[in-house]
Amino acid sequence: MEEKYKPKKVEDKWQKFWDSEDLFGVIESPDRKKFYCLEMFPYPSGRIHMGHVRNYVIGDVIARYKRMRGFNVLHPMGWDAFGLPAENAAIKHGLHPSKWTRNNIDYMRMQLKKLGLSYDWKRELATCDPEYYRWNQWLFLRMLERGLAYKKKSSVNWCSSCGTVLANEQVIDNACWRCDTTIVQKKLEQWFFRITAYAEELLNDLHTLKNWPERVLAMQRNWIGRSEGVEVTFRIEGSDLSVRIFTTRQDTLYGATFVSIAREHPLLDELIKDEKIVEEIKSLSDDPEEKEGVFTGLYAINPLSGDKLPVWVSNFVLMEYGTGAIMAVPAHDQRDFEFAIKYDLPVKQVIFPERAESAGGPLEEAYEGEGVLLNSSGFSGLQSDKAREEIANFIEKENLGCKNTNYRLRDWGISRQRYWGTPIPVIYCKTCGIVPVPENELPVLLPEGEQNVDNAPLPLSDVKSFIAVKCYECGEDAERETDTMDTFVDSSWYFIRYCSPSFKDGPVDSRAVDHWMPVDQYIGGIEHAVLHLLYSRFFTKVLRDIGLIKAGEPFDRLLTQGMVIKDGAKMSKSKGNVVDPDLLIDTYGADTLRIFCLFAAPPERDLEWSDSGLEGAYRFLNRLWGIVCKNSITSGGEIEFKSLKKDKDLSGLLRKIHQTIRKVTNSIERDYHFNTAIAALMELLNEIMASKPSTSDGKDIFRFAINSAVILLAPFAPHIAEELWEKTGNKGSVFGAPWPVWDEETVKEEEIELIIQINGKVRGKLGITAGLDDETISQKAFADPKIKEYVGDKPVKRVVIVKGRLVNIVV
RNA sequence: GGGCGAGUGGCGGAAUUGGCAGACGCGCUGGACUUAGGAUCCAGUGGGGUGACUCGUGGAGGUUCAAGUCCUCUCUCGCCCACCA
Repeated sequence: MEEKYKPKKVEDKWQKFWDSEDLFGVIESPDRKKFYCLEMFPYPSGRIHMGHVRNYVIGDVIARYKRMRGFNVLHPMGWDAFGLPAENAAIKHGLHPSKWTRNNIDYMRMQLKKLGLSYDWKRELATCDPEYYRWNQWLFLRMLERGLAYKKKSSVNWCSSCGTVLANEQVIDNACWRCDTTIVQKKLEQWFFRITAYAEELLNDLHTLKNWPERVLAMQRNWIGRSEGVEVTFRIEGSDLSVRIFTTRQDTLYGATFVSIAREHPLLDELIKDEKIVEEIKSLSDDPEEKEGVFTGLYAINPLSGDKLPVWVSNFVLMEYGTGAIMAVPAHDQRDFEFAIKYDLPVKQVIFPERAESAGGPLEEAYEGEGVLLNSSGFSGLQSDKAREEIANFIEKENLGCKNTNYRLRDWGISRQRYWGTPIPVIYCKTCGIVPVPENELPVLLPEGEQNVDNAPLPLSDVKSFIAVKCYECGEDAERETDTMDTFVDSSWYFIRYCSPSFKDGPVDSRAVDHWMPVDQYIGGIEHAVLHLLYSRFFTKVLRDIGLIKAGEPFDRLLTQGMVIKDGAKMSKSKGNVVDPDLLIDTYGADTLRIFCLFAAPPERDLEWSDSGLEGAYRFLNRLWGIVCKNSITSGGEIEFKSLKKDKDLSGLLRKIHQTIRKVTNSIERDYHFNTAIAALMELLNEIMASKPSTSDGKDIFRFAINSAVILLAPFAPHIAEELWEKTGNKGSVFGAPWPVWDEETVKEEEIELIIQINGKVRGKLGITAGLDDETISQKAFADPKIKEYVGDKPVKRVVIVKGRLVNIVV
């Protein structure tokens, strides 16, 4: 009696089996090669979505494959559990963020298990767990000691809807990355991590990340934004003060016609006493589109040319970058050009494109390219690149300034005025100032339970019992810091914690960490190209410098998977185009869902959802199931390739098996293109179904084909593979079976078909046995009646023979 | 404005890196079985032509015996960064 494929039954059975055998639990093992496979952990929002499914299935295939290849595979999972949505949900559902988060974790863990993911669940962690976030605090204190954590008052990004400050990386198009509310600037005193101290290393080490996608590297390079140039001091006329400017275009120094400084520039406090000008500066537009300026009445002296330049305050000069002051060269900088036109300031051209020196006439726009210097005293006639070098040297020699490098990267603001996060472990004492919480007082626990009438958890600044504390140094009344940490702090080192998730004496057990780190394969969405991936690199370097770990880079190989798309748009609740994985697993099974996600597109590309594509995946598994049951291949177990005799009828199938082994293995090893691996398995199945074994040797080959297909399928559709493995009389888990090896000789076709081209166009085919010499092949080609006709009596210029592929006759 | 990608049938996508373009799947067409088919199986399926053939990888050139693949120019789309001096 043929048994129908019932995915639910099969999947329940094998998930229980894996659990009870603890098949994916792992410990350090010195005699096996390790492989650390990691997917970005999810925020416990409530339910798994298709993006998660795709991400985790890709990771699972890699983890299972590597395990089958004999690696000791670490494959953990956890929860990025702090964050604002929990607070919003609390208001909506009347649940405490902690309760809401825990409920979600429980539900989502169950969902992940239903997908059959091969995690070592004993390593599970949640960042909202005090045993996790205490080490956030511990690390913060270490960074504080080293001056890598500090507090400063500055202009920060404020999202009024979220009620908190955001880091620069979390502002997209001047709006909040979570809720899209327009950001306003606020002057606040906030905690920062000095990521800029690592700017140079973060940039340089990008070169070592050979297995990262080029565009992620480019985005990080861009974000760090290194520029080399010079700082030059301009004396203020009639004063002993001066203004220092930064430029990368010192070759245009002689073209400077005015100086622009930022609104917050300290020089203004010193020298501007005229209330009217002060007022005008205050009323400058904040709109970055509109360039506005105010003349200060001051003049600065260009130390090279001696020119007297008016000093303007401009709304587009940033105090935070460089020196907060620039020399303006309208002829060679478009922004300065527009400003000069608007305020009728002079334009002085000093760089001329080659062979166009006497272009003459007023400029239409700034010329920002390279060229030859003119009107530049002793530097005239030089190429701009050469001039940059010589002028920089001259400036240093004459003590007018110095070479300098600036970065776009700013320090990472980590203070959040929110409840659901890691409390920052410092207190404020009237006499002792900022006092770090001593190590033995950690963790500073997040108080539970205090909510306002709307069920909104109170920010810590409103929780009196939390704030009140005795100073750790003088014992007097003091107050706790009430800001919590950015949740990106939590996720910047969780992959390190996984190595020793329950270690009590520190954030990491160095022995375990040095064994597992770095992560060999990291998989996640491109949206973290700068945010999480930059912060994690920073943290890894800090932990290394603290002496906790050896690795200097966290992720050796990075795969950024594409989005899941439906009807041309990313799946989202607001667009109403979401597909719920739960429902699909119940009707088709996890294996079908997995196969579809892997087959429909290569991992790095976007995946267009298709209901009928899913059906196709289901059919494929059903056909495989059917052929095993129909042929009642229920005994015999594993078959050794060596024991197989060639059967005339099925030599084609035998060859196909080996070709499939090669194709599947190479597809995974080369670039994780699982779509082509599965396509190859489908081809093999098609050929199995077309085979009619009659002899006993043929039946062996047939069974070998099915056995191989089942093993090769296992990383992709693990449950059905286990079931069929068992059904075909094998003992134990299919994941204990060795990965099959192909035999080069068997892969080769005995009879090959050469194509015959005339002048590069296909004109005929030639069936020959493999391994014939060129001379014979050529003779055979010319003997072909059709070819004879084509060639006729035209003179043959050349015959190109490509082994095993074609003959090209040029006439 | 700068950076990074990508353009292949009706659709998702293949093509051992210069060697039969369209593997595999979806969809579609016809057939079988069926009370029925949105199940299953069989056959077909890039365009044009009865045909031999011919045209085809965004477009235009080029290199080559041979180009989706390499070079030059160009168009379109997507993503990222953007007064960073």
